[in-house]
Amino acid sequence: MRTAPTILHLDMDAFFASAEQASKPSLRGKAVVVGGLGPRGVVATASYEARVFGVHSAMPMAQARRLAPNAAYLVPRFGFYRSISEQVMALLRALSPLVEPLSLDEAFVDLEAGRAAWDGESARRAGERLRADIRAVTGLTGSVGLAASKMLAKIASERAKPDGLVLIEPGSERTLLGPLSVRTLPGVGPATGDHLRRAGITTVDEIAEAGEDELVRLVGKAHGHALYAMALAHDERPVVAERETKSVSVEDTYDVDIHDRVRVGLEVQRLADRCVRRLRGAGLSGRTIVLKVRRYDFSTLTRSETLRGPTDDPGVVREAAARLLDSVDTTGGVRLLGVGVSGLADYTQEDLFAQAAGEQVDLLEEEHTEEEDGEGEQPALVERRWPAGHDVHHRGFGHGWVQGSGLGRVTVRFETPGDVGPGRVRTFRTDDPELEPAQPLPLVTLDTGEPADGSGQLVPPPEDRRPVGPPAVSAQPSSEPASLPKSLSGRDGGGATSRP
DNA sequence: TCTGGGGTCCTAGACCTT
DNA sequence: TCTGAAGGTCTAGGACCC
Repeated sequence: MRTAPTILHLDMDAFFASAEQASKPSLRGKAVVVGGLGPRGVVATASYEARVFGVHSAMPMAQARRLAPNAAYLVPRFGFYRSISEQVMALLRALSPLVEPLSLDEAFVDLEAGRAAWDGESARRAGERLRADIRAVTGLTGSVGLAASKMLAKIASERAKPDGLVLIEPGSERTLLGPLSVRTLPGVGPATGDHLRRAGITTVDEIAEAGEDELVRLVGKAHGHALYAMALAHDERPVVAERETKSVSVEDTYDVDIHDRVRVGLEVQRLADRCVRRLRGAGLSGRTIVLKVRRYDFSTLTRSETLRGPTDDPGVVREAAARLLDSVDTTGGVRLLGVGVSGLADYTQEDLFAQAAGEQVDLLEEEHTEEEDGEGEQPALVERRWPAGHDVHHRGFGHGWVQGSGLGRVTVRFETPGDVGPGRVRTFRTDDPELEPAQPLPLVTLDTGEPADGSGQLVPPPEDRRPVGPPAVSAQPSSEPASLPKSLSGRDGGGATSRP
């Protein structure tokens, strides 16, 4: 068992919303909500200013609008967030080869494996330096938790939020965990929390007191053993750098329930094609095809079929999905459809036989022009869409972002991440030939005044950059930035500026 | 006033094989 | 040959996470 607090958990603060605020000076210090803007959308991230009004993740967007009617509502730009995430993950990998990303904005790092830390003091130094580097490279803040296990490091980063660092000293774990709610423990959600509460268990201490047998009786074998161990602060899970994908799936929730059986069938075919595209993109194939249907009353059912061998043939997946759909009653309407593939392998049996299938796949690939998250679309083709928050460029006014659109008009605020104050606002016709979609600008610019590479892929090392995000809440330590991986130190490497 | 999308893991029953 | 136990696989659903 590890005794030094050398497992680090990084959690970026209100990541999507903070990235939007850093990108759009007029939103800094304002309530920002990122999520689906349709009638059935939910909140992905709310800025800390929006949380004051009670807005939080997973809340229906309609409810968020009632609580914070004056907040800025934006659709997520996953491509943009991914490019920032890659910069952050590169900083983590500079600390240790053992980095376990959990999502775009969260990861565990085993500092000991990278010899970046060996005791509390060195871990704290590494954590503070990492936070400073993240701020210098991305202009954003992240919170760091340090402890001797993953569970405690995650709890520590929660307590560090926002923009802080918390280290849990070895030996203090039980005292710290004891009075906390059972919901603090990973794997205890609303259902298990409720179940435990009905049994009179509301704190971590009460879990430990209940004993292992009682927990197994209450929540099942695997869950019971795990919960009991965690309540005693025992968590031996290692940081795992490489995780195999177990399944690939796509799903869509429709703004209005679909009643037409033919339309349901067509949607399932379309989802099957999208799923296969994903599968192929990852170089995978799979044996089990899963159809997911959420009905008008929110009841969800799944149907699956296991094939004799793995496939990545769109025709085979389509047919299986259609067969599965035959066994589902959709009268009353469906609000969500999904198609997934599991039982994955990195080869296909049909590869040996299916030359004919190749033609079908070629057709599919021709059809595929849009990116999954909607970025990179070709708006000129049919009707130009201007999603709220997306970047645009106007020949006369320069770079800006869409504040809103409708009734044939689009309102744009012209500003860039480096601007000090809010930019000016102009309204155009949606088909204005001078207005074009644009790539997001980097959040941090070179001291030369030139924006860094517009691709957002390659950024100079921290010593070459100045943060232009929200003002610092607390002074950063004066330590030198950590050395950076090659992927981050490009751009001639010599820009001769200093960090603040 | 409702409840996204993309995953992982666990449980339990049915069914099949040994 | 019949029967029951044990174990593996498939299927469906629930819970959880970010």
